[in-house]
Amino acid sequence: MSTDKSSVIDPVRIKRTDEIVNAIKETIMADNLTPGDRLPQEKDLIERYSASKSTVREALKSLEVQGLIRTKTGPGGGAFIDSMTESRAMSLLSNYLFTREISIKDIYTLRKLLEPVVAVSAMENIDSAGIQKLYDIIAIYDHEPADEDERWQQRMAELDFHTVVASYSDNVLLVFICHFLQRLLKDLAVCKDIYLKPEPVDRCQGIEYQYQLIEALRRKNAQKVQAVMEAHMNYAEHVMLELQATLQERFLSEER
Amino acid sequence: MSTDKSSVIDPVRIKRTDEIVNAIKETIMADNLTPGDRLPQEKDLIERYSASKSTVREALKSLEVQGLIRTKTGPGGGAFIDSMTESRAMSLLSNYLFTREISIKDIYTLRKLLEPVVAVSAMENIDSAGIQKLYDIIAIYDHEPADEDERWQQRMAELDFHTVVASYSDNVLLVFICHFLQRLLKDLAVCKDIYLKPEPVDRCQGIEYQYQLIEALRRKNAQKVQAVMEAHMNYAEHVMLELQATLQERFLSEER
DNA sequence: AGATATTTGTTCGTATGTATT
DNA sequence: TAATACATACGAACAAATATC
Repeated sequence: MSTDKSSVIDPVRIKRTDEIVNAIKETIMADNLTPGDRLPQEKDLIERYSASKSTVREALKSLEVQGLIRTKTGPGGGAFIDSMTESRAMSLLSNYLFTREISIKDIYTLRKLLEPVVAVSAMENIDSAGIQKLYDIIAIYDHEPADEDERWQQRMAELDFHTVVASYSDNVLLVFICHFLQRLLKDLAVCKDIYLKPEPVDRCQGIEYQYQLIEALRRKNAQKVQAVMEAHMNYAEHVMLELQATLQERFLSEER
Repeated sequence: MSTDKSSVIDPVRIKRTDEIVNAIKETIMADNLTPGDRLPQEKDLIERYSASKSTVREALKSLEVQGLIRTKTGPGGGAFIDSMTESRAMSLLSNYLFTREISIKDIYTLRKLLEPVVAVSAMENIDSAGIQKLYDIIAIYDHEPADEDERWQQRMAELDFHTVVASYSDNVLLVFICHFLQRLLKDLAVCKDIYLKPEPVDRCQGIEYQYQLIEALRRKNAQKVQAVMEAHMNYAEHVMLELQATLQERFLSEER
């Protein structure tokens, strides 16, 4: 039993960098560090973990990418505990979904369930400033677009409408998921094709739903909020799938 | 108009490392690299971006943490395109929620909506092997636990039951979210306290729901699957909130 | 406003570890 | 076993950013 250098199991060789990452994470937990608190500076970390500058820096880079710290140069600088932005979290999650196939149907399966609920939840917190924001957004797309670029801006603003609504909910999880679904619709290649086509759709219908929704939000009528959003989502899904089918058909006929 | 060195706006100073990260990301997109494909090796990247070894390595570390590449040493080694595991994606997302407050109520608001739907979606794909897996999991907690450790294992297995069910759905997004919610319930400190207390709850009730669910899955009875899961989730939420309240009460009385 | 001190960011050369042949 | 090809780790020197005086 003298071979205690490498364990009998020894499944994975842990790299020095990752050791340091884990060690730092543990001290963050142990010392209960919160955003704004400072980590020891590079040279101290080098000493504490008796590692080289590069290794420590790679470890810090790892923590930075994970959204746990950010660094500042200059006197009083160093690594500070950070709390990840929603935007960064969504980017990282996008990397996971990047290699996987996501359909419009999948997204709307979720939106149909969640948007009505998040809207009701938002109703309890939204104020007149929030209501005004919604009107301002609608103003972006309450008229025919002059060109392709404005058409695009209008499609994005239509999604922003829901982003603002959701942001008033205090269910962090629910808000994050709704925002992420909205972002997916902005980013997905399939959707981009759809948005750019001059749609044969009655654009006013969507706006009508949104006016109704605002009214229901103002009156704190939960049933109405829920019902309007459900109808709105069903309609939006229908439009998207319809347009997608049209595009596919056109694509196939060009193939021949 | 000769000052084209720094833009008029020049909002953020982009670090060399991040430049390289972005450049590599772009080549991944442009060359349409897929998991398994190799990136140029370190020394080539050093040459291409005329950066130092450390800087390139920090860039690669960033990409690794983002789940986009993994590296291998030895001949034929280097950086390979990777596709992030679900587990890694959930870890990264946990970092986002780490600093935010998540309640059991928030989680169950989502589970009540999503678990019934994911179960119906899974119903279409689950096979007899899957059904067997579910029975095997129930066997872990269909009896009184002998000790604290077994009690804990049983609580985890109860969540695994739903993880397996969800895994048969082909809606990647929906699956991910359900799995994430299940993982949150495993990790949340509040929940850990709850699971460890010898529960005054009728444990058999949950198992009964699960047997009913399996039966409905086998018979491809969508309405039943949906209904049973809804009832199950409502019951689970009720139990959790009840136990949480009990714990809080006990905590408060100890304060005095 | 400018000089200075402090701290991270980048470079380079070298040495070590690891997997393939 | 040895040679090879690659990542991993080290450390000293220098550059850039920034707070303070």
